[in-house]
Amino acid sequence: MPELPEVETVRRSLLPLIKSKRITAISTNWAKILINGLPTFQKDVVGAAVTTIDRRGKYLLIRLNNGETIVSHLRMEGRYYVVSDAHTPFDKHDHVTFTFQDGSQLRYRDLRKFGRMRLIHTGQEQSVPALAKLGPEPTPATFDEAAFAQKLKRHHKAIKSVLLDQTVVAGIGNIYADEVLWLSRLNPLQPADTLTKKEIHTLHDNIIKELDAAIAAGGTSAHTYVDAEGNRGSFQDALHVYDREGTPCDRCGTLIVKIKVGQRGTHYCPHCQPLHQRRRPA
DNA sequence: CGATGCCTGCCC
DNA sequence: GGGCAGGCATCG
Repeated sequence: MPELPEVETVRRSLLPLIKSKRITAISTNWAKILINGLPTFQKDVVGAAVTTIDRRGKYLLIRLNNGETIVSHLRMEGRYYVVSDAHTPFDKHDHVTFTFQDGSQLRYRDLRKFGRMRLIHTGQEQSVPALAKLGPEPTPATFDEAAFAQKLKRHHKAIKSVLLDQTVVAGIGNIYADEVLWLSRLNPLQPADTLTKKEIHTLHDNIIKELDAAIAAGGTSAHTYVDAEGNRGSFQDALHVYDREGTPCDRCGTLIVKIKVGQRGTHYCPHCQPLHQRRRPA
């Protein structure tokens, strides 16, 4: 389900539902989701209370009051929900259950079982390789345009694929990659090292603005995404190309086409987003 | 690097 | 029945 705006929306909606609650039990029916193994989780999580939830890129960092952090990645279909009564029937795709002292439960549901939770010592985030390598958050304070330009220069592959590289900038997934490229009038196949300085500036600007706008809209519910309270986002109404193959471009009316870029479905306007033949950036 | 695996459900 | 799906780790 989730790219940065959806994960951030989950963070905000989940925190008030579990903050300060003490965990009294944890169980799973699909142990692979718990990377450190169920026994470790039971030993180091049970008895602790949730203090807050942070986020880095698409990772949720559930902070506990015993110096431990649950690093949770929802991958494609993961979602959290909270029930006040442990007798509430389970869904067949519920795979991890945290029971709290007050009898409520946090349940992790994941239709494809792709999501993962890893227990780390708070402050040792760098011990998770993907977190150690993660690029900057796409905010004005953290996403440096010059550094972004330097990274693009090092990649000759399609700009679409580079945007999905979490070491370049954190949090962009398939939907927002297509959207920011449309906003920036860039062809998804344009080699990253051929973007002009002006194009990089526009792209950088659009990444920040688009993800911010998507957060404000509660994320995109293109497929099954809902937040921790079961609410859908509304940003799907603001999408210009994602999942709009065969419909007219909002700018020029040309029909949106879908291609494959690096094994990923990719949507763009062939008129607004022409591929430029260039040897070197201008 | 690009390709494959992880999973299940849905759509053609 | 095959291909595809919001993502990432792990091959070769």
